[in-house]
Amino acid sequence: MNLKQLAKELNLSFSTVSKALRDSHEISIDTKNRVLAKAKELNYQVNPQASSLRKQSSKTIAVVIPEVVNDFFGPVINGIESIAQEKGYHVLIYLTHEDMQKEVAITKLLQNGRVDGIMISLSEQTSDNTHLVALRAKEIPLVFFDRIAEDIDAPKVTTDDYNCGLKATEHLIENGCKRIAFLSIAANLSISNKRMNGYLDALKKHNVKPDPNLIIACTGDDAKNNELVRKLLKRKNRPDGIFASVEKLAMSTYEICAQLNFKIPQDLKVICFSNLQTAALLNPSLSTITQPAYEIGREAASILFKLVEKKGHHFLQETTVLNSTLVARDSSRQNKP
Amino acid sequence: MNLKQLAKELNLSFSTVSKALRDSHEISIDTKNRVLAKAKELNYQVNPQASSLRKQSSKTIAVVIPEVVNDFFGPVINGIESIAQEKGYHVLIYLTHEDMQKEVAITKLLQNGRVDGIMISLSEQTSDNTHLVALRAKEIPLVFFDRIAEDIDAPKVTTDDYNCGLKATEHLIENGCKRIAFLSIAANLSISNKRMNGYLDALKKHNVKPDPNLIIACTGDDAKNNELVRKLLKRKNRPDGIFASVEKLAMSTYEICAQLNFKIPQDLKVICFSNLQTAALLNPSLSTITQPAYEIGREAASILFKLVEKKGHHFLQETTVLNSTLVARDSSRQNKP
DNA sequence: TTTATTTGCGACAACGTTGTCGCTGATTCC
DNA sequence: GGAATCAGCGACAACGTTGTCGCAAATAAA
Repeated sequence: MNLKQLAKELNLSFSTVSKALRDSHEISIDTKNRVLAKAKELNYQVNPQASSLRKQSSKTIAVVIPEVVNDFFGPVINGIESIAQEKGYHVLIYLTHEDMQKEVAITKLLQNGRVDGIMISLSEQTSDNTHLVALRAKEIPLVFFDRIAEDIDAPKVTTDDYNCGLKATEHLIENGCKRIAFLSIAANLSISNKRMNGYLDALKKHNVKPDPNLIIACTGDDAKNNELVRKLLKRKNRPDGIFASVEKLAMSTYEICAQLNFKIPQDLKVICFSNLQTAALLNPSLSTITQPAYEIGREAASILFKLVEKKGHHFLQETTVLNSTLVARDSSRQNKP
Repeated sequence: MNLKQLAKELNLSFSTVSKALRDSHEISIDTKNRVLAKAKELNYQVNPQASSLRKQSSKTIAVVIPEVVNDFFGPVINGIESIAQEKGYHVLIYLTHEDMQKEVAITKLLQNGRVDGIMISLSEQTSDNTHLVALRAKEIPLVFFDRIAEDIDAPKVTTDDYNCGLKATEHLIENGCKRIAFLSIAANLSISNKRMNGYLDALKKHNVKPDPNLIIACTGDDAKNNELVRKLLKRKNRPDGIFASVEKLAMSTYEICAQLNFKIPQDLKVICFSNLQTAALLNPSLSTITQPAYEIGREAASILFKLVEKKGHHFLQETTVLNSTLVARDSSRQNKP
């Protein structure tokens, strides 16, 4: 069922039908009603490829993220989807699996007009920005969120990572920790650095001399991370607090503690950036800094659609910062009942 | 940059260039190499809309699921995406949020050729199949997974729900439970019924008379579910075991137990269908029946692509059954250390 | 040499839309 | 009453591809 067939049924030219369907002022109300009725009867729907080709817009956006099995990116997608559905847009999902090569391949794929806009959160391994520069050069609306590329000229949505890094560290200090380790991830990610800077400044503020040996550079490899944490906890001068910059590192910590028979929080206090829905149900319940994931998705999508709809607008460079919240639970409390 | 411009650069007709790019035998090797070199140099990429329009295939599939923040659907998406990436397909995500009206709207949207195939897992509230019948009638390749529509003539990928319902119930019986409640979800979902049948048959097998009062019909509303569970546990003749047909009902149970100060597993043993990654870290660790989510995604996607690629093939009706695994943890163990 | 056959390329017509333009017949204006 | 305006519709040319067909020139077969 296409325009031509529909027009034949109605004894109208197909351009008239097309205009009637799009409520053009050139068409009389009677004709419009006839057309709409027939279209409904025959269940006519416009062909999206033809329409996209003609209008040079696909009504589709792409979301490029490292992972989908994740209590952060999941709600972000929900937020994005809620806005996209409102606006009648379709959402393509691309997963990098924290692999820069995949990210490069995907950004290349997206340069040909398949989508009207792109939202991206970088992979851990993304150390080089040339693919992002190339993408940006294509003038396709582009928004970064959470794991942003600071030096690319595009809108960004983040959270107050520095501040939360500071708060989390102070929280551990206030709960009696003297030697706090920071489990960092991917030195090239801005969020990791900001969180670490918060950590360092909190130490400074409380006159604790930062110990480089307590800053552990973790990787994308869970097994290796487990080893790093194990070694850390087996040192004679081991830490009494751990601030994990991402959730999975806290999970590693829980696992290793179970193996080594260390009690959290008695032997080791733990806090981490995490949106884990079950944080309160863990054993012990996990203290977290929780990011407003859903809102990040909505905010980033809103900005993207502004760019898409008013093409040529240059309110780029903007960075939107949303606030995360520290939720203290048992894993970091000094006096566990 | 399009074919015409590329052709002009090369002093060739654009049809020659097009054929060269698709490695047609009509074109000499020299010309092909020239064209490919120039295309690379100018970073030419085919316009997907034009190509789709002409070829009547979009290289895109749709995944329609209830939720994305979910340790089951997340890995399913990973599985789907891994196959799609292999095959060079793009993946559109649509969320129903367990709302039948959204499901209807989405299936309507997908009837216009935007996608070459559809994978769908039904919403809890889907009680009427007419939208699925309509979709099926459009001859768009369609595969159901997990939450399937049994009476629609299309391939389905499920797990051994009946058998696992049986095993889970027996597991509770073997661990000393005398009064086992079943928390069901959405009576219209086949998975819920199968799991319940397994439960009922396990009781029969062990000569336990099923008590209709112990079968709780839960809903999509978490607050209401909590109330149902609370009432259940406050009965004088309360159950000593709970078999939750889906994860969130187990979470409700944990919450209510904490509120009522019931100890799991001493006062109440719990097992549930769940793919929760943190199941082992919960307090107490949660016994689960874990579905092979990633494999379900891969299997369903593989079948879909077979349908897409050999259009007209009729190996429909097939139902693929993958096996879930029961992982016994502390929440259901009789003798907790 | 003449007639087939192949090789390599270009012209062209779709695919299904959208939007501009032009053309009627009717209405309004002076 | 004639000129200008306007409402309502149709023809048509894009949008960028793909694949069929035709047509030369080059090669092979007779």
